[in-house]
Amino acid sequence: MLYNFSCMAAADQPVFICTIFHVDMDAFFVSVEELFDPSLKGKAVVVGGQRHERGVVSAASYEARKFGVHSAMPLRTAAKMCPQAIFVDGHPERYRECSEQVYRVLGTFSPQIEMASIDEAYLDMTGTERLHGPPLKAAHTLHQRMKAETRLNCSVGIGTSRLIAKVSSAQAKPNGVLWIVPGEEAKFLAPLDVREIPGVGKVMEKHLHELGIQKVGDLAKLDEGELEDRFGKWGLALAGKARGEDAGGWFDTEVGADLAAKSISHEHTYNEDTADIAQLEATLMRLSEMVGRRLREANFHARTIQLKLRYKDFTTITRAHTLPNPTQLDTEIFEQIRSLFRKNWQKGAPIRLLGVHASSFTSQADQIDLLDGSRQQRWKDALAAADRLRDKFGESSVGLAAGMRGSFRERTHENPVALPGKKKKSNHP
DNA sequence: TCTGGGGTCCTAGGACCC
DNA sequence: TCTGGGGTCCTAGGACCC
Repeated sequence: MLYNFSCMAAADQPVFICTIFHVDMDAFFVSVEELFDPSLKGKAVVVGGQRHERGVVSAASYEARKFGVHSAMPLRTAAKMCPQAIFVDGHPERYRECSEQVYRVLGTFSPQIEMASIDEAYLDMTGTERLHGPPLKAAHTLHQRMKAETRLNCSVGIGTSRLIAKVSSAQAKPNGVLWIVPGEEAKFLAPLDVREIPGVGKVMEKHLHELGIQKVGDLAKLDEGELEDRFGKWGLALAGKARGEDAGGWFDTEVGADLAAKSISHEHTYNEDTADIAQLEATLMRLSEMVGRRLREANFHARTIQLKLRYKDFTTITRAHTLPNPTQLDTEIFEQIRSLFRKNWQKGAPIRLLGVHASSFTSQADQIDLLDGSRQQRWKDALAAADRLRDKFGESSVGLAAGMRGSFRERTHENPVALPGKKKKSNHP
């Protein structure tokens, strides 16, 4: 076997080569369901709901895939394509639990792990050779230990970048290991469809096809400048990806860097469209409570509250409002959501989906800073206002002390200090 | 085919400020 | 009375991922 870890770049600069693993569980949801009901093994199984329900396939067994069933396909379509399939409801708690087991196994191989989703992870294995041996050996050990500890199959892709690791794990499926030797990246990618590049979806694929680009190799031949002109920042990143580089965006970040949540949301699709305002507002209340609970669990306060509304014909709008003070209270979230809803719902039009979304987070610690910040901002604003008045009307027109007193009074009026024990007694003599 | 639910990131335009 | 350039914040929508 050829190991090629001491490449030299031009000007004799040593190049440090990363070894990244991408570990992807095979048909994860289906495999977990099989652990709970072994009779499902070897059969066409669809996870995500019952055959007549509104909804899509979350995961399909390899047997079901033979009939063309794949994830994100409407359940009713899957039922037509594969009538003999067994339809199973999803169990998110089971998947979370198994995902934690997977994480624990991975933790014995590298301290730098990043769960990219519930069923896949990146490991930075750079410099672990003394402990785990060369990449292929480490991967096989990992593969075996994963099976032994979780009874689940996974596939492992190994490469010098996250991108290469990710693409190679997909090629290794099912239940395989694939190592792309350093230096062979472009050769590996060239024959693959452009769609295999993470980030290239339906739309981008169509654009590229219109340019006569089918394979990653075609893409790599294209001029970088041309791609940038046509697709902007994304085009430039794409040129790098065609060479196997983690160009731009999330791929360019260190494995295991702390990824704090940026938003929390819940939504609900009705089994039948409804225009019943009582039902709609009850749903919004429930969704607001779910979002509020998760904010409190994570100790986040959100400033931006967003409503999502989908009509019968699938037209979807979002309407957001940003609060002056962040919140994690159900009542405040619901108040905003209800007002957005009443302002934007075309009365009487049947609704298919409602959603509540919270973002622009500040943590508890930031809260204190924010208060300080807003106090500072008041000073700044007052001073800036005074300056503008002076510019306009001359030096003697503004007294600084008066401005600050006004601002102070306003503040204390807005947020009166509650004295413990006094308020209730005075209300109930 | 008749389209879930949870996310991330990017773009573009308008408001507002300096 | 025709008009800048940059920065930041906010909103809306869309592509993409699992």
